[in-house]
Amino acid sequence: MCGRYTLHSPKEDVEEHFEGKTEHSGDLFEPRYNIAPGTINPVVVRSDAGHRMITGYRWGLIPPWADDENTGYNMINARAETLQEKKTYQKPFQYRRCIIPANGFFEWKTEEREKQPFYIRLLSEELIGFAGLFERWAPKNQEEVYSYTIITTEANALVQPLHDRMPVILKKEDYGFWLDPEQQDLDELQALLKPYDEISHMATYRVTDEVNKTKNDKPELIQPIPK
DNA sequence: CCAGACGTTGTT
DNA sequence: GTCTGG
DNA sequence: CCAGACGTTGTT
DNA sequence: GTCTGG
Repeated sequence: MCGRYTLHSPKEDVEEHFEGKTEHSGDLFEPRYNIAPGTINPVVVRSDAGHRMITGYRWGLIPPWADDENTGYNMINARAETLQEKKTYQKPFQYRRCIIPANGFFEWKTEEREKQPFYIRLLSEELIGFAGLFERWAPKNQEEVYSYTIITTEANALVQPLHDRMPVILKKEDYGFWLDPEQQDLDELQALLKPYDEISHMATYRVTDEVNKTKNDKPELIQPIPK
């Protein structure tokens, strides 16, 4: 799955890679080496005006019927295989698709009742975009909250030894298609939600257990350590 | 019709 | 809100 | 995802 | 054990 990731590239690099301008009040681009569910992070969406926009949403999709924001903690990931069956994700899949900028993500390998964190990124250290969905939650007398989930799929051969699921990493050439709200061919959209297949372009390695605690947030968290 | 669920992962 | 199950 | 809390009343 | 918070 994907329950922790990083985004440490400067704002300018993110805007260039995703071809969008940031429209958000507040610090979205402090370097982050330990992004956890429940926090506000950059997402790329199509604005009403039709151009790509980067804004800040909360990780963990809060469905419109939720009584409180905690419901979002159950929805930090959405399975690609069942998006069209799940009530919570049907409309978001049709109308509210987004891309989540990242530099890499963490997976915990469980072995002999021991959990070890690993980091996965591109060898080139380029930015990557996770396929995501978002939702608007606006209960009476409360301020509206926009939130997102990261779509997961089967692990590719590189990630498989660590974990059997991984986030969907979109190809750069598919960004426009995925974000286009006019695009209603669900099968064509579904076809994009495959395990990342350029495994020779990826690196994965063991990192420090310090990443377990979300209050730790520093470049050392993504440095390789000996096994 | 109304009531009740609505999610993923990992572990057992 | 919307779908499934009874 | 993992870590950490998990309760109430009354008093300061 | 289960929920909340980051």
